[in-house]
Amino acid sequence: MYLELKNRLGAQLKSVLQAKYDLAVESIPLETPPDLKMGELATPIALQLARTLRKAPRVIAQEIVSSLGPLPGFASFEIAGAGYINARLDRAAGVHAIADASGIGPAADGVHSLVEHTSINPNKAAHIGHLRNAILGDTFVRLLRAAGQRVTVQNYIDNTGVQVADVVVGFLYLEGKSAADVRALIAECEARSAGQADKSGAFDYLCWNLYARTSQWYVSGTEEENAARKKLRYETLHAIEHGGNETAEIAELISTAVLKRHLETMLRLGIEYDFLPRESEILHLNFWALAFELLKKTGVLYFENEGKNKGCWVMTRPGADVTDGETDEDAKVIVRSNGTVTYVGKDIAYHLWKFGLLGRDFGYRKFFTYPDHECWISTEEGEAEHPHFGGVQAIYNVIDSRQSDPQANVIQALRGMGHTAEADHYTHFSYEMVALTPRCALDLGYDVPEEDRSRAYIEVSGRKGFGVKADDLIDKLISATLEEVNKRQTGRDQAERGQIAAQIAIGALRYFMLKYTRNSVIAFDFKDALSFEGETGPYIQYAVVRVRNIFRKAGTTPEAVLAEFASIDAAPFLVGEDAEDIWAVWLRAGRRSTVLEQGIATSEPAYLAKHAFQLAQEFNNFYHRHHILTEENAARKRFLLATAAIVLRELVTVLGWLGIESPEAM
RNA sequence: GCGCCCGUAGCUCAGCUGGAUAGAGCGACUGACUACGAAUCAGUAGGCCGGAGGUUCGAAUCCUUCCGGGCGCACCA
Repeated sequence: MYLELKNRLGAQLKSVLQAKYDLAVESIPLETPPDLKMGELATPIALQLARTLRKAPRVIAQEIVSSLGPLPGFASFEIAGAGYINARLDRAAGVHAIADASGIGPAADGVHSLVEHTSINPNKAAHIGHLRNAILGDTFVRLLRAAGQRVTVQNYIDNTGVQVADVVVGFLYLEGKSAADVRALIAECEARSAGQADKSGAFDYLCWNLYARTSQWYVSGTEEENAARKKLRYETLHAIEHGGNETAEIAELISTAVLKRHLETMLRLGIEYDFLPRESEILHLNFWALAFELLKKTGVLYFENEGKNKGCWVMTRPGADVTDGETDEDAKVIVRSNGTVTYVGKDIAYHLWKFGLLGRDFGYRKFFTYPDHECWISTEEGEAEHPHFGGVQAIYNVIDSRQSDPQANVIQALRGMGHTAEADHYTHFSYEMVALTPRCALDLGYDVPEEDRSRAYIEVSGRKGFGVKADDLIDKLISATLEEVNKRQTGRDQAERGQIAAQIAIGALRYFMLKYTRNSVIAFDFKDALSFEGETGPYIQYAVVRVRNIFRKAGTTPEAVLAEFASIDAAPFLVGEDAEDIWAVWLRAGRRSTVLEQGIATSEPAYLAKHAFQLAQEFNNFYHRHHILTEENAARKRFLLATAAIVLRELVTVLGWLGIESPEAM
């Protein structure tokens, strides 16, 4: 509702300026006044035009207002302050527009986009940092879908990297295990932890410890021993990359088993994927060879004959100023002098595939089954029948901010190849890491060096085995929630309580990860994450439950109330001091599409989180001031019930976008 | 050395493309439950928006510079 009125006013102002002053203003600044008393929309346009028109701002404002004429949806315009034009909405019309559900569903906008998120190295259990990534990515997917886009969700799997190699080294040389042993161990872990709440014996947990142990092993021997161990590490890595040997087989077993665990962990949060492209296929299907030819042909890559990069194929970094004839020592190496390709090179090939520009495709086979769809994984030779992935118009890579340089290199390469449209629709959805507060680290029993104890936060490190595992955190949240639910829901059985507790716990976790804007470091602390009061997911869920309880006792349904609402004259209930907070609730409810648009344009899901919280807050305020069920005026009671129904509809919808369920009770 | 991010209330964070008295939550202090279930609400205290210049009718927001903190800048993945 708000978005439509905002656009309508903007267009009207534009045409007035055109007609009256012969001015073509590109976009009219429209904002929300600081107080509802001043109206619902405002523009400082007269202040801006004062200089060019050489008139006092208030005079200009007056002239504009007198030419605005009547505008559907608006009640009046007035001049305030130094020359603001404030618009008051026709409240009754606004309320009915909001209540009328038509036009709320997404209009398919035809864009096919791809969101890549999670992308955890498949060599250890997921931790809280990975949760932030997956929750941000999954929420953004939901936002794009709400806006009518067709979205595929990818989770890139680096199954041939040095991190997997380290765990392989651990199994081979620290544990002395063969491929058959590892296979048996995985089967044992899966059998043991199947249907078990306790994940301590799960394979990804086991790898978490082994990975930390191996990383230590590399540096804990004598100098010669360490050199030999490092050599072993790179031999192992190369054997995995090459494939077709027992080392590679172990790597495949590990990465597949850990990946399954990751998918299970994420499914607990309602996070699902469509496709899992793996590095092994990018290597073995020679994506790079094709990309290399394209990069040479377009001149993005050139062979360096001089300087420190002599013998390499390199590309100019974005923003670099290179003088002709001089050697660009700062150029990014894509192909090493020994002929092997770097990480960025492989990533360029992969991104050409994403946009359908490579001319080669993966093989596909089914990997994981969700209730309503399949998740596919890349293979060299796959099933004949499969959906088509890749070839999209826009991509979003949810990758932490530390990788902004390599991401910029890939974008630069696409642009250099002439794929400017693709480069423009390549978004590095960057976010800051989740770190631990020193206190939290000490509580977890980690050894925190003296010099780190005064820091605001300490980075988690898989290599050191330092961090909070995702499943542990979820378990802890669920048990803390269950304690509260047990106190309140004495009339419900264990299964119901468990379900409610899980909904609340996941809501708390997802909201916690979404309330911060992306480039703020989250200093993780159990006290904050386990909080269910104030600006939290459960606070919003509680507002939902309150509305549901009202309707349960009122003997009617939100749908029935809203259906009947169309024929009610709401105007009498929207005037006067007493009505301001009620109108505030409706107005907030009507801002949904504005906030969605803003959240997508800025790639910032936190806006939606904030919106849901504010609506819940305004509702709670309304709830305390206006007692619905005891209202004696029948017409007013219907109006108040409609208000509650709208809050329910909006909160359930927006919480759904955030991946947070709306419990029936709590 | 170069690049990116951050510095707002005791703590954790918002602050829309520069705009009208800078907002939340937590914590502190006062109050409100035989109930539309208080996982709630109302109220009080608390801020030269890191410092200094500049642009502008107007700056927490833009520019310059300095201070303080974080992260990147490999023929590692």
